[in-house]
Amino acid sequence: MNNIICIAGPTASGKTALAVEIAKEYNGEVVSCDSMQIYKRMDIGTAKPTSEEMQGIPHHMIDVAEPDEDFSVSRYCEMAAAIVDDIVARGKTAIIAGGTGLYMDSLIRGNTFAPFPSTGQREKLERQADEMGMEYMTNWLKEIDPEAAERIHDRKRLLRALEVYLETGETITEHNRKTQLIPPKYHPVWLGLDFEPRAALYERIDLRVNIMLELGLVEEIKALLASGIPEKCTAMQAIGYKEFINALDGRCTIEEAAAEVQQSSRRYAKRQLTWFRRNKAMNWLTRHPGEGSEEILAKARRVLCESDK
RNA sequence: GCCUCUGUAGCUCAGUAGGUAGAGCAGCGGACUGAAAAUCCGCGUGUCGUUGGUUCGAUUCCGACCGGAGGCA
Repeated sequence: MNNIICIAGPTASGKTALAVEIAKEYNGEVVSCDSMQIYKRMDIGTAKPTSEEMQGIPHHMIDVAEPDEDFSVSRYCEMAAAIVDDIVARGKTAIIAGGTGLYMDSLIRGNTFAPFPSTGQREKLERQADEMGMEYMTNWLKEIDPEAAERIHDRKRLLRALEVYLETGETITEHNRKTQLIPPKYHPVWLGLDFEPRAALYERIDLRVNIMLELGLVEEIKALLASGIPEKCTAMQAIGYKEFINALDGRCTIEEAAAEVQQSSRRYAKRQLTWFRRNKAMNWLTRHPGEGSEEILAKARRVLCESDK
């Protein structure tokens, strides 16, 4: 039996429940792979598993950062890899479950990230960007790394690309290409959850947003803001948070915000599916409207059993 | 019952002075390496209500029928 299992899938596909069931059977612990469940006190909107849902199975990488803290893939990988290694060392199965494709891929590949030195380069670049404007910075990147300039469109990543080059003499594109040639750190069994037809998943998403409202998502957000969490920090950009903040600020009604949350969640699910579809090693557990969790679990067992051979 | 308006993409609608059609939203596909629930790129997906007629050719013009909205009774 492979001691690492990855459960990937779009939002509202049932990853949490499947992870717990698999963990119960294979002496496992769950390592969450979710860029928002990382944050404390963001429970309802991120659909964090409750303690009942966890059924006594240890869950890691949940509530490891404050909502106004800076977090990153790099930090995720560092923490999560140590946990995975520890679970395996204790003779248990690590079940990496979540929907953040970048985090999951980086963790499995054991990606090394270009250095992030504190030489003041970042500050210098920020200042230059303010003075010269973003067009100037884009043209600069175009000269040293046209490929990156082509695909990077936001300030933060553009400055990051320049920083990597100035610090290491290697462009971000070269660095990425090199890390892709390194063999992956782990060799998990991949389980991918999907719904057929897509509309069945979208129905679940719409329903889930309504349930979040009933559970008190708006109150959760009010409490976060009241405790001093700034509206524009990264964690508050999460789907389900930024939209209701708009409503609380009077820019739209709660109903309009809820519809927008459903909309963005559907788009997000599509982006997640695109990401995971690209992982050729993945075994898809497609769920049809009539199928329940028992059938999915049975399929997952079959895949895990075959991977033994 | 009569009169008027209306029927085009999943939705709201444009359009073709007759040569099988295009916008917004929705949707679909893709990219992604220290914010990734972020950020960005690409793509019209169509029995033009049905059925006859005129025509080389009809979504477009004419008739009938069907559906919808309003008005008069």
